Amino acid sequence: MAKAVTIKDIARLCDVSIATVSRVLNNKPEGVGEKTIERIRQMIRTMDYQPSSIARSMITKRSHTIGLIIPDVRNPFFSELARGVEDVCNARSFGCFLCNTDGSIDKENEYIRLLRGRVVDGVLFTTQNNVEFNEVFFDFQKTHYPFCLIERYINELPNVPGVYFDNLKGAYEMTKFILDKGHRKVAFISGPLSTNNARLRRDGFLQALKEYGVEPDEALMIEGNYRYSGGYAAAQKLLSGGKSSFTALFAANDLMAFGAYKLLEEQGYAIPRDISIAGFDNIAYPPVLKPTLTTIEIPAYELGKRAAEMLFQLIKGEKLAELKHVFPSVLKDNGSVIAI
Amino acid sequence: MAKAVTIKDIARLCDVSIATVSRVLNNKPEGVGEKTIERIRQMIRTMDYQPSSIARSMITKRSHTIGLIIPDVRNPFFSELARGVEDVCNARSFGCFLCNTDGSIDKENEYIRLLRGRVVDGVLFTTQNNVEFNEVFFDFQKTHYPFCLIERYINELPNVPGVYFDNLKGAYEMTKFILDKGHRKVAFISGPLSTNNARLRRDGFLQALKEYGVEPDEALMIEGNYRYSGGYAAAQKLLSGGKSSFTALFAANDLMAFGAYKLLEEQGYAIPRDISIAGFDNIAYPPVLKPTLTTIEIPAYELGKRAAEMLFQLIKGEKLAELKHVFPSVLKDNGSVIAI
DNA sequence: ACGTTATAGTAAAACGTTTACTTACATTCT
DNA sequence: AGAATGTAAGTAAACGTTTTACTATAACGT
Repeated sequence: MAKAVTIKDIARLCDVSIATVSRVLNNKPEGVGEKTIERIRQMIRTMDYQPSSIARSMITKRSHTIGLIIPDVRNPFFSELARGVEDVCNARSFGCFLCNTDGSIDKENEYIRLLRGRVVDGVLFTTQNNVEFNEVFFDFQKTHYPFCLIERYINELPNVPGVYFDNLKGAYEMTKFILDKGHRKVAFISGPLSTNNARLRRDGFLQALKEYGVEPDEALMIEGNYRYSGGYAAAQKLLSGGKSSFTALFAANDLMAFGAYKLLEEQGYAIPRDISIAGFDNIAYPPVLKPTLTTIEIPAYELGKRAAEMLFQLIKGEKLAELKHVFPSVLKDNGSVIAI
Repeated sequence: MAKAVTIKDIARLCDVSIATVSRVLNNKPEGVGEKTIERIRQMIRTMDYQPSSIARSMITKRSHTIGLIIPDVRNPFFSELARGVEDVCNARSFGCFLCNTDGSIDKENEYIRLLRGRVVDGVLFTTQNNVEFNEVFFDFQKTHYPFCLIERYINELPNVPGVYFDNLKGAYEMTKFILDKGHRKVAFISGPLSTNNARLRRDGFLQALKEYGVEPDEALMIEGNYRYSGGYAAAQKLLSGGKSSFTALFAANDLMAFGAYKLLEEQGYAIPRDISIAGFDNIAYPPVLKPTLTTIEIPAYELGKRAAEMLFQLIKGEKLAELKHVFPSVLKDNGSVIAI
């Protein structure tokens, strides 16, 4: 590494003090002559001088950096979200630390230690379904450290900034969509009901049924695990009585819908002619299914973007117009649900 | 933000100089008494003191941070790779800046400016196919700034550290696999031949044909674009003569294979009974196809991991055992290629 | 000519560490 | 006893900025 050029070099070469250089660097040219400004600007360019943000952070206590804590970038939802966050950072010349926790509180805390030592200006937290409550949030709130949650429900701490997706309404809309097509025997594969969003999706399903005067059938409601294999197994269970007793199936996420899709086809059912199928998430897979899956789109990119924007407001010390933002659902009709 | 506790506070509270505290912090206890060490350690714990890595960087010129420059995390290949990189960073308590360039040289340079000001210890570069040559690499090499390439071919700069995947061998193996099943009429949809890896994959294909004494048929070789739609269109073209003149189809990536798969099924061909299909990349989609795609697996996670490890060697000033590492292919037989 | 004011700049402290150099004291050797 | 050595610490400079308080000069009104 060649020795970098510093503000001192520029000052010396321009025959001014470093304070003067600092002023033009920070665009506070009150008290600096026009020609001096130009001379310094020129020198900065020719020397290709880049101020050390480390030194700058030292004194300003700001690093122009945020942390993004997610379970795993490999999950399409989180990579989409991460991209939203990163785009906002980039637009503001902020750096973004990527932190994968695999949902472990220990890793989360380890990262927070790391980030805190690095004087990161703020932190964004997501989670995969529920995790136990992490008490650092108390600390953060108490010390007014800027942070924002993304689809992370903390019952212990109601008044913290966050960005959410309307799981209940999404499931409600999809169920209505299915019922509107004339279906009355609708099977439902939920997520693990220990998680907040799985409960919300189930509640949306039930709410629509109720509105249409359809009695929920316990035999048609199965708790799944949000995984492909879980959907496959759940569908197997649903068919166990022999002939299918339902005309439509709504899985609380796409992965499970795919699993169910696969099993039903294997068992000789044509989708959607014999059975309609709906999912949730809109994972962006190539359209290999025929028909492709009718599903609820989660605006992951928008969630990330919005959360980052809120975080930047907090960092700037601004008051948030709304503490929590909830994004609406978008139903994607891709043809796997048809009228009965 | 409450005022953070500094090394001075610890020193004052323990009634020693900050130098002594610094020494126990850095585990250089030569010349510090046992009881003093313990006393300081205890105080650090009770005060929950975290040294400022900013201040530390200031003097050590090391930030314990690297940059990862990729086109887009949303691409599964890159998110897989990013996770590999991040895991290595995490194990070494390094932070990792995520930078999405969308393949734009301008964005790439912008990020490099940002990272340089942040005194990042090293940088990792990937690319989506080819991009123009970025002259910062000259600079980096000249100044011995630690960096490592990932599947990025720079003809202008042959002797730079890098990690690659053996595209040629992968395509070669797959072609052999197909030929071994008895196929002699094999269609090939290549990537855009302006890119290095597309050429390598095509060369692998041709090499295997030659070895088996099969004359390449120009009519069965189509240049695609690595996209789903490109595969669909290419398959259309291949069928344009009416009845298919090939018994197997090898697409240079999975996305195009999916596209071709879809069109062929639409046209009434059964896969693999009528036509065998092979892909390349092994994108981790849920197994919605029947059969799932026989393909070549690219160890993206491993690429990232290895590249990060090489970068850390460079950062530590070690000599690399091998300047470039090439990962071998793994053929995944998922049943979409059968014996004729 | 003199005080006032605006302009253009300087000097120096501060941020929180690391580290080369120094010092105080105790122990051991001759 | 005096010198040499070892141990346990302290001192202060340095890293590259920002920022506050201050100074020198010139222009201006009266």
